Amino acid sequence: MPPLPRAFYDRDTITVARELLGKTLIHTVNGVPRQGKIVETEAYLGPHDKAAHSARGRTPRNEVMFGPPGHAYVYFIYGMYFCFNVVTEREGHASAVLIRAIEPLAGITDRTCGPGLLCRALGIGKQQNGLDLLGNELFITEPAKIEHHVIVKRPRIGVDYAGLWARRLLRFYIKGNAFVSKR
DNA sequence: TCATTGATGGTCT
DNA sequence: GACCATCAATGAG
Repeated sequence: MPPLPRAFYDRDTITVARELLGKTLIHTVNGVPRQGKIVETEAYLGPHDKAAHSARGRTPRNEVMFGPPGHAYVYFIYGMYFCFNVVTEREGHASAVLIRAIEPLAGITDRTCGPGLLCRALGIGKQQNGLDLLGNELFITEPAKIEHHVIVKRPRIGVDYAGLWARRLLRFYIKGNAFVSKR
């Protein structure tokens, strides 16, 4: 299956976050594809969103967020984990969707029920920051079989410092899926 | 089951 | 020096 087109990412961030649920994320390491079904996401809407990394302006770390849509924004957090995001909307909008959990499909041996864990399981790290998701190493496709699902909306995790923005329902996950991260 | 804490280090002020 | 879009281990109830 081909990567989702640039136009998929060049849309309203909430729409992208919701539509990424159920899609297949693939990272090929040493010729072996590691595949998972996206089951949980969070939308970060841009510099006006106090919970977004882009809220405090452009820095070396968040530079990719300010670039064109359809690229990987990977950052290092808490001294031991990476988090994987896809950049959305037009260049300069500085918005992104955090992939918080996937359901293993192929090539995965470790747990994937959280943003740090899924990056480790997929082999995503600093080297993948800035990758074009229309390339062949790291990309997202339509699933082989499309399954019906119900989307649950909740406040985002770990952003209590963001005031009212922490209360908005910008976390989305597939209802009943066992691989969604736990409270 | 819930609340608390330690691990661990890059980033920004 | 403080903070952090995390996770696992711990202990109380």
